Amino acid sequence: MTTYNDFLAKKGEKKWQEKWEDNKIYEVTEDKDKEKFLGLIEFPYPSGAGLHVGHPRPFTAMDVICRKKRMEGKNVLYPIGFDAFGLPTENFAIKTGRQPAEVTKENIENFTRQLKMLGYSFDWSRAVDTTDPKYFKWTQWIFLQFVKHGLAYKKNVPINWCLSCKIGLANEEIVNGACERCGGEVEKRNKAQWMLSITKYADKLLKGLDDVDFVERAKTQQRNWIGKSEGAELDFSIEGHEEKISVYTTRIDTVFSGTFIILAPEHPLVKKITLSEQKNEIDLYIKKASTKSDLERTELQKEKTAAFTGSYAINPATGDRMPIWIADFVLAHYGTGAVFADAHDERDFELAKIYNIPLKLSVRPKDDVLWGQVKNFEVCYPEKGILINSLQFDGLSSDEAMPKIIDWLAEKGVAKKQVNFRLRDWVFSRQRYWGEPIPLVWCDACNEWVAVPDEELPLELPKVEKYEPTDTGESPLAAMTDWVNTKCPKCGGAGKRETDTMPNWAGSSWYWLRYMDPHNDEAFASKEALNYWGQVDWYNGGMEHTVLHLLYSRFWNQFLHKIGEVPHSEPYKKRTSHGMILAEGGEKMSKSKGNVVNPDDMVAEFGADALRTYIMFMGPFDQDAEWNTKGLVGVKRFLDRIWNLKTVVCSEQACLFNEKVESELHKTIKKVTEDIEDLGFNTAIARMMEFVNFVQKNGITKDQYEILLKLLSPFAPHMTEDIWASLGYDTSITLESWPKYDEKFLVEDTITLAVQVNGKLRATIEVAADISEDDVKELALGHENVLKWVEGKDVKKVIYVKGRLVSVVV
RNA sequence: GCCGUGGUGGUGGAGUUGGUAGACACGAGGGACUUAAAAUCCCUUGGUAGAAAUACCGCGCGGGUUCAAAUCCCGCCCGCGGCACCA
Repeated sequence: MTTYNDFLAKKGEKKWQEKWEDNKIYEVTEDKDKEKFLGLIEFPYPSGAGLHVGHPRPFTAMDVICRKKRMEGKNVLYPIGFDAFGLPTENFAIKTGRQPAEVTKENIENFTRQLKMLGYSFDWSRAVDTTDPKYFKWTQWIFLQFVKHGLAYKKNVPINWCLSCKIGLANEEIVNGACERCGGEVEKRNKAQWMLSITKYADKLLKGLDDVDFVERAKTQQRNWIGKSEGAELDFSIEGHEEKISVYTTRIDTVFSGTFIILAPEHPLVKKITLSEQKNEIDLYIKKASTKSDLERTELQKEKTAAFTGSYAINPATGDRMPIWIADFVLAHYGTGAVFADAHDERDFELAKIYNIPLKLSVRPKDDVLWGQVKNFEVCYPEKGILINSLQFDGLSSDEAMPKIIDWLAEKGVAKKQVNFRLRDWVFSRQRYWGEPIPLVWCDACNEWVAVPDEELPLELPKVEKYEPTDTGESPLAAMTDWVNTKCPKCGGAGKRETDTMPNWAGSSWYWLRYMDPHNDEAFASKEALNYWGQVDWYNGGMEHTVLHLLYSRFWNQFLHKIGEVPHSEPYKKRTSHGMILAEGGEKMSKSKGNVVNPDDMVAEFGADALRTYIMFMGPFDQDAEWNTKGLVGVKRFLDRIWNLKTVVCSEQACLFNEKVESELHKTIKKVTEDIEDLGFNTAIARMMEFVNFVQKNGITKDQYEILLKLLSPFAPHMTEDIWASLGYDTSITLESWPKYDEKFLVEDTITLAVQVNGKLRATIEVAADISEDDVKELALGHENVLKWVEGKDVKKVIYVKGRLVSVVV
């Protein structure tokens, strides 16, 4: 008799993987007779380090779901691919002088080997690679659609610049405000960059959330990120200048207390209105601000700093002169980059105290004690309240007053209602090599950016000698003059290619569409394929992607829908997310910490099935889980026991049918079926363990064993397949149908009830399931343990919660 | 700081339309088998007291609502994810 260990030692898992591949059982076509199911995971970035034990968590979970859906008769597409452009590969190339494309190819091969080792039911014939010109041809094509529809534009945007390395840095490459490689100083520099107008889709992206089944926190995060707010835009005239300062506010009820103005250091009017005697101070302040991140600038705890421009504005509500200051906590890209400042904002309040700027009040709290402190400027009162010092608006609540004040100021021609979004347009340029080239040519004669014609796509990356960005801030492509200098596709005159590349978000913003028809040369996918596969039925991914990637890809899909290229506005019907797998000790796994657990080692020691099942058993799927190899041992024992049951059911003295076992089995079918849908993999497995424990004492028949195997097969596909074959079947267990439970085995004859006296558990009683309320109460009150607590006291109330407990109050 | 999320035995966790806290697993202790070890199987295992029955305590901390709170409300503390050029 072969043991489970023999099976593993003889590479039994690999044998089945090869058989599945030969028989193409996971490859799918657009079968119109079957209901489709498209399960999506976030495709991995193929790093040089290979797969680590965190990757298999979402992959296995979706594999379990897809295997179950397949057994339920759906036409399941479970696709895989690689999101392979990106900084780490480029930095590796810079360090070693190797070509990023070559490194990427190796990494993808390694990832592919590892993923196949884990036995996922991917349709490998549809695998995509974002760095493949056949793929990014369409990334470029979609970008050109944005250009053609006026949703791409160039704008000066600050980039991080390392003064000593003389290259632009990603935010991640800045550690504590200094360059990660050399530790040198970093400053902000302006550079013209391609932008995508995602803000034009802000409302659509917000509304679309109402129609999809995303975990609630993902919706909340997206809504907060888009950050729609309704307020007013208000103009302030400047003494001695024609220009006006436009300010956005959601608290127009505080306009009567506005005593000063604060501009972002980058505000375009700063230079113009700064008086010469203030110039040095202002210039110094701007320089300092340019080295700080938004995070540092807006941190509430840090002491506020500011500088005075020397100019004054006029408050249109009160006529007061308002000194104009600059402060770095005001961000240029939010609202209008300017605020009116008053005593009802904590940051303004604090700043006014530091610089002795006069303050006024226009809102009072209802609480008199608090008002006493507010009145004396001891504390800031930023909440809404009742208006004071506000002319005809005195006595109104903030909410009543706001629309009235806007109307009043609008009549004066200085204010209007304004909807604002926190969402900003998307900086789409990178001064890097390893990304999709932006297929645009600048033509002096035409005086515009001209799109590379569709028939010339893909515009491939030229091979370069050096992958470092140039010290002018241009991408390495700028040094390739042969490549840069080209003909204008429109007029045929001299043109220069755009040398920036796309961010690595680009390839992942539409990849699920390519899975539907990955080899199409005529379109990113055929209409037939797009219509058949439609929306992604279930998309699972990391929490770290619930804002950016999810929003960007929804944006691309909505845009493609609007221009008639895809059938649905929303790409994903359902979105769930998983927690990270942390190293032992609760730290993040990383190469630098040397705490990475490699799945290769785990599969070699325990087998893919045990690894898969353990990863699903570790803990709640949507929460972080700490790796513990010892836990794998327990799961391996569980699989061993199931393997060994084979000898029991196949022996001469096979067990007789036992109604109790059958009842436990049907409870297990119900639990596993429901838990998989709710991502409760850990409890599904725990239930199967309970069942196996039960069976060890009470026996199991061959039919019952086969059902158990089917329930386990999504988690441990190799082992169950092998047992299935040895039971005499010559077709895959994958093609069997998912077990159904029968309600009649779920009903219990007797139930156990808890009896509480004054909220404390004092006894349990065994009663018939259909017992009447009166009988229950009588039984409960008659129980000796209950009598002990009730004797000599008044029974005030007896509560019976059906099927649960009896609560006696004395 | 802002947005989101979590905190339950020695450990991972189960249990949340309020209703028997600790399922399942790891670890630990004891036993069987073995010349021995490994593997396997059986028993015990939240804390304190007790031979036991049982009692008291116990879900980050402090309050509150309720016959009843891990679950609901208020106020804190701590961890994790995101914050727009990591993917």
